[in-house]
Amino acid sequence: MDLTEAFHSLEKSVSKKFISVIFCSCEIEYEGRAKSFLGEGDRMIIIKHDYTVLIHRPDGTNPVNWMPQGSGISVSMEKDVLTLDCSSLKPFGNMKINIFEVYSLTSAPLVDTEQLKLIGSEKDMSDMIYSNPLLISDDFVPIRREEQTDYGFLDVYGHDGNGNLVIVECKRYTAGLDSVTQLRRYVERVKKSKGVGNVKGVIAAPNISSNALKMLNDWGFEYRNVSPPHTFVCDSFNQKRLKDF
Amino acid sequence: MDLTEAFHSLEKSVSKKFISVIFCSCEIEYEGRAKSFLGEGDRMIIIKHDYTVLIHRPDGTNPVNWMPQGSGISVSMEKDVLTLDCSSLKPFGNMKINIFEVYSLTSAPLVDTEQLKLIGSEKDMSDMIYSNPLLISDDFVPIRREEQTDYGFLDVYGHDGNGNLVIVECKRYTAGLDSVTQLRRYVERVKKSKGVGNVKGVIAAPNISSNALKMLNDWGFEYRNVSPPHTFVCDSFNQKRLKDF
DNA sequence: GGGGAGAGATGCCGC
DNA sequence: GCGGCATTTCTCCCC
Repeated sequence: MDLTEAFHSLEKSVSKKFISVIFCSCEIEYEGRAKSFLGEGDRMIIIKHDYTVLIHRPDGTNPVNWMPQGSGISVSMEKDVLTLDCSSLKPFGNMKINIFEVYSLTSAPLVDTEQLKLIGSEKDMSDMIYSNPLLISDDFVPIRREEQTDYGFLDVYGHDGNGNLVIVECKRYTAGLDSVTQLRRYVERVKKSKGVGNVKGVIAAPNISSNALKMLNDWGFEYRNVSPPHTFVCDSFNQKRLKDF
Repeated sequence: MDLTEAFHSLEKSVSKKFISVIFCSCEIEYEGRAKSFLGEGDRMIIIKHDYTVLIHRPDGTNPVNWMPQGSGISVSMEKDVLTLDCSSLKPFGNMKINIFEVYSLTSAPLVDTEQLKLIGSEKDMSDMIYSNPLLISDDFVPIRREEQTDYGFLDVYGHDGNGNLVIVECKRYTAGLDSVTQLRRYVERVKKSKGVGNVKGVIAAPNISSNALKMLNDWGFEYRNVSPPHTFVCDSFNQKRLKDF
């Protein structure tokens, strides 16, 4: 595709706030939170309605370079190079794309007003535990969810039959060392702010790493095998149960 | 664009491992680590050489739905609906895209062999500190970088003029509560494994949150204002200096 | 706007 | 493969 033609089409589609996709050969410089350079190669450049810019390679999930929404975009042409200059203020950064050859340019005004419905987040998991306290223990009584403190944010907290405070930290995936240190910080914070010594800590997750379990035991905390709702259940407990039928 | 024509073009370009971009109206179901549904609207579907699938809305940085590389993709058509079925094993999941109208379909074999050069990562930061120990203190002597332990991974560690061990945790962005708890875990681990009491902890970052600074002080750790190399420096210290000229 | 934490996070590296 | 952790993470939510 002729570069001058691409230049004019691109100017038009960017000003019209169309979404544009350019298959091209280009090189990319970025400077902002870090600094990067990518030499010449074939890539796909996406310019969205809100001036988000994404540059994708032929492989891989993530863009190799990008600029956040609201970026200032200017298109220019000099000799045999079509240049896209992108800049953003928060976070501060600049990206310059030098395009040497355009294979194709597609643009269109897309309309999408639907909202994504999603089930199985950590929030859904803490809701489930709040409604089914037996998942934690026979005598667990939830009091609050999502409590904010200076030292952190508690997923679920309540008490047991012996009057101990119980803090539950949910993870939708395998709990690691960071999950245990997080729980520990919450337990200490509650001990300090409420002025009580008997505070129990519980990790609720579908899995826990061996090091994290060791650390959990060192700190006298407990682990409960709980999976996020409405996802596939593959833990050994349920597999065992299935075999029983 | 005619749906049947799109169906045949897509089958061909997927089998040829071309990269394909479809502007279309579609709905999307996903089930795997979570479960989601997105009703009919205009989107851009990207199928990459390695069978990565990305679905982008007209706005925003991130795809609304996606499948990782190596996904199994099958294209089918029934009545007036073109369907893309995608499945992956690790992580396990399925995604189904029902396409009702195709506005455009572009595909091409892109070639990209260049490697991204990037400066300013946390690794670059710990390298910088290792080479310039004055950034930590007058008497800091680095011994090792990137040391692996059961309880975590130390960025830089060394000792000071008084024989105290010093552990430095680098952050390329604002250090928060998690950074301080991470540092604390490392310090405790080193105290235990080396059997020594005098271990200092230092956070090196361009910024630290107020709560994190409070917690840092409570634990007797220290903060050093250090920015990752080759990035823009905008901290108040430098702004003050500039005013002095 | 700052701060804290999740995400269907992804990707990298080391054991 | 698991585990620990950074990421130009991004995004959401609350204060």
